[in-house]
Amino acid sequence: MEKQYNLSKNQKIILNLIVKSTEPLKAYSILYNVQKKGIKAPLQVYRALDKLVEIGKIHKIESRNAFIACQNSSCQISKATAFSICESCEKVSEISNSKLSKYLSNFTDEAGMKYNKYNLEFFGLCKKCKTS
Amino acid sequence: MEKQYNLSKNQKIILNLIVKSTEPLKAYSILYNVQKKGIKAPLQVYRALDKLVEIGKIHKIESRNAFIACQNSSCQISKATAFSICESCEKVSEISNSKLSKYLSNFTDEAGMKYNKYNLEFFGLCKKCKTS
DNA sequence: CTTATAAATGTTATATTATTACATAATGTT
DNA sequence: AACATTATGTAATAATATAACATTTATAAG
Ligand SMILES: [Zn+2]
Ligand SMILES: [Zn+2]
Ligand SMILES: [Zn+2]
Ligand SMILES: [Zn+2]
Repeated sequence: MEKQYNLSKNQKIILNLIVKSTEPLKAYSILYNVQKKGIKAPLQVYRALDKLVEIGKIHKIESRNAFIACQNSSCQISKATAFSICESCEKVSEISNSKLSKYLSNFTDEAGMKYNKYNLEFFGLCKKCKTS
Repeated sequence: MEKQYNLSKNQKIILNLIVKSTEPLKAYSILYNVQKKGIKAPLQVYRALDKLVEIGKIHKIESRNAFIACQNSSCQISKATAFSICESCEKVSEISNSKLSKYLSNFTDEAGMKYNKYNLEFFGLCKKCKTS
């Protein structure tokens, strides 16, 4: 586990929940699960999520409106994210592939424009779902 | 303009609106704009959007919950999409780059898994916003 | 240690996005 | 015509996310 010195109380609570989860968590599911810890309102959850996304501790899976812990220790600020999503069981993994990230970070479009950030979501069937 | 033979009334109305738009449209903005044409309920919009996405006429910009017309005539079924999004003015363009799409369509992860679908969103500043 | 500033919290209300459920109508196929 | 498939209409509700405002806690200077 990494240091969390600068995280606030709510941020720690919510990060811990997300880190422990084996699947992406949705905001209101998080809310439900931290109510016993005193977090009562959606906004408290969304604020913590915003901050955690900003510092790269978690990522938002846009196509699912859900959040997972960063599985890539080097991904301090989440400007370059790639995920594998199983369309059957909804398992999500973060892809850490340096060739891919280099390729995308250096990508220049037809107009010569470069980008400072990207998010890539791959969809398919995971091993389990493919063989069953 | 392409053929629309198989599109239903609502689907045509909504596709036409999206095609004419210079920016991605949100579902409730679409609803507001087609109420004069007799479409009254969110569900009518969402159903048309679902179908149009399914057949590749439009794409959903996941990070914006908005929809744009496919700008790539060869993109019949939208399994491989890439977009450029300006973080300042929110201008969105579809990227049609055969090298990029080949690279991503052939991508195999560490575990040897291949994917049948992907969505990529690049973020940055468009030309206009960079120089102003 | 006090003052200033920024960051985080608590709380209520509300806005925005999307789906469930059920009845009906239009379209395509045999 | 009979059947299956797709689309529509309508009402209600679920799920996701933000606005506004008052207060508290943490950090950084002076
Ligand atoms: Zn990461
Ligand atoms: Zn699976
Ligand atoms: Zn397209
Ligand atoms: Zn711009």
